[in-house]
Amino acid sequence: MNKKVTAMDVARLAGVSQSSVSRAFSKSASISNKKRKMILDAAEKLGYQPNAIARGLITNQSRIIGIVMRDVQNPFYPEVLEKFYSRLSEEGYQIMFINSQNDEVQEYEVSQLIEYSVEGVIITDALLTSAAVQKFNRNGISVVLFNRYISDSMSNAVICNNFSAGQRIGQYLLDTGHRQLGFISGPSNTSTSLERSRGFIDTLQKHGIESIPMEDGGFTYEGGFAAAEKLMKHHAKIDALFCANDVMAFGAMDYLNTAGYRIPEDISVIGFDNVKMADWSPYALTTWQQPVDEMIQQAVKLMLDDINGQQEEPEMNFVDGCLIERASVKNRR
Amino acid sequence: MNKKVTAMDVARLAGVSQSSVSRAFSKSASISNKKRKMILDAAEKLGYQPNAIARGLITNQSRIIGIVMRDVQNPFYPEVLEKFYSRLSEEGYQIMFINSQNDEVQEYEVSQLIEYSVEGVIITDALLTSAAVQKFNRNGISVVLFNRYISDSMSNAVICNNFSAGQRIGQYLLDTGHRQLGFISGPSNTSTSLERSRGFIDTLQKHGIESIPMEDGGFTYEGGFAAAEKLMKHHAKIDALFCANDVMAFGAMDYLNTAGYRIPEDISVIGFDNVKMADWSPYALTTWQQPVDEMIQQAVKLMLDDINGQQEEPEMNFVDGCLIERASVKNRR
DNA sequence: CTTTAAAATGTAAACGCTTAACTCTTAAAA
DNA sequence: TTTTAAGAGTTAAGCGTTTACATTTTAAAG
Repeated sequence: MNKKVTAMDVARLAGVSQSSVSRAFSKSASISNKKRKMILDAAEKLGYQPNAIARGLITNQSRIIGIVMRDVQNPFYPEVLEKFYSRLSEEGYQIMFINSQNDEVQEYEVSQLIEYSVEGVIITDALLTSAAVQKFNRNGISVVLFNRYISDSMSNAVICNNFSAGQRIGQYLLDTGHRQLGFISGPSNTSTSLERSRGFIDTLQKHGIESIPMEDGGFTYEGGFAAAEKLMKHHAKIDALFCANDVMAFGAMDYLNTAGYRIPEDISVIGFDNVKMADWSPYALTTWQQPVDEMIQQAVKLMLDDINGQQEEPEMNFVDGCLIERASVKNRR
Repeated sequence: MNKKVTAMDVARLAGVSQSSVSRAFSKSASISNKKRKMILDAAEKLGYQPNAIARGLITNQSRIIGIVMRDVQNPFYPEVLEKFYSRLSEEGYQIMFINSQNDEVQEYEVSQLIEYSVEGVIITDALLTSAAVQKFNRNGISVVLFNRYISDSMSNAVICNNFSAGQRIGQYLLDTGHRQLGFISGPSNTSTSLERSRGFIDTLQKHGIESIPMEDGGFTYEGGFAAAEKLMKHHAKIDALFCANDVMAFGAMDYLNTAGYRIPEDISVIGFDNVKMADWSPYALTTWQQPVDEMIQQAVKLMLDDINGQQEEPEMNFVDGCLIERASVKNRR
């Protein structure tokens, strides 16, 4: 382990003061071009890199954003992670990655983030207690929820309008002539699943459909598979299945196929997320596309505005998305 | 943004010196239980958390490990990320996540890691120039390559024995009566793909099979699809296809199915990675399982040993893995 | 009731940086 | 020429910790 080279070393080599070295590395400092060049050359020669830890300490700005993510194996989230990375990178932020092990982000995970003085935290598919929110707030850490919200909502959030998406999916299925609809939900403590189902049910009821068989598929492939099985065993006449996310839809489709149902001839399936695989030929899943790019754009904007104090009140932004039609839904008219 | 509460604040409230507060939070410090409790209570009341940035500065230990990952959308890697997170978390490390945008990890990505004084860097599916390795070395940063290695190899690495896996896959295909074999490779600058193909070819040649049609599928679904198409157009008699990773195998299978080939009756397909989806019914892919848990275990051990100076020479650990038989290969005997 | 060692606490010096305050040049304005 | 001001560079004060060292307290031993 070689000694770290510090600004002082560079200063000595270049024959200037250590503070000049600091200035040479600062965009907005007044320093002559000649001297800056000298210093930069010396730095180059020594392989000097400013120490972000020391800088963070004095400026009180770590330039680190925490990202909390739970179900990394759901292909929707790697995509989200990738895009957050790219946007935040552009803004000069680093990412501290937290893979939340529980539904609810744990006390110690919150503490870790705080200890490292992250400037902000993005929560994707995990739940945040209001205690946790307060803890972040007390420490001046901005929080933005991605596709989640919590009732007491003192936090920024950007959310796909799950309720209206649920409605429109219901409407679409009705319009294409389906009458026996089933729903495979995610965990009942996630606002995403809840809202999607509320919208869906809302529309169906308006059209006089009261009985809507449901099963919890826990947002996983296996869950979707099992839920479809239960559903079909008890309600053989179902002609369309709405799954609260794509992975569950894949599970459901695989169950249906192995059980001898033809998709979409016997039963239509519709998903949510428009994950890459939805386009793969064995599935060709009709699904709801969340405008991920836009959502991330907004989430980062919210985050930065909050960090830079250009924000008074927490904001909740809703975005819509649209239906992507593929081959898993049949027009029964 | 509330003022951060510091050890000094706690010290004042508890009526002790600031250094005692520090000691109260250190496992191995000599401090009376009574006083420790007092301090911890005061800290609790104020919501104090030690500042890891300041600690890092003085101890010269950030307790951050960088993870560099490129193709996050290949389901193999989220799994890897999750497991690394969990292991490193146990050891009290945080993760700084870098989503490398290019095949080769870029100069500025290296710099970022160095600026934040990460103690070590784990490189998964990205390439590291020896210049980059040197830069890390000069800064006393441990590097371990996960499933990659580079020729000048001054770095630790843990690697699935891709060569022998390739051999055994070749043997398996031969044993099951295949004679016309094709290969879909990953990018030609990845040691993983290269070794797998070398082993595969090696075995086939030993059995007198000289002509082995190949296409580069770039380790992606689309690439696998296109590669299979090209391969079949020019070599209609192929009866088995070895794909250097699972996602390409999925692409290839989807092409084959849409083109009217039956798997495995007309053509067998074999993958590599044993990603979750390989078990899904539309694919039921026979594939090579890398012992991911073991590999990560070893990688982390290498990392920690290196960080703690308990290591003289860089080590390269090879692990084997095993074939997982599903339904995509037919015994033609 | 000393004496002595050990344990607990306090004091103060770093760690590597940024930045306010100050000094010294240099050149333009008077 | 003198005055003034802007520009360039330096000095030094932190940021919130850990930790070596000094000092005080406590407990054990004589």
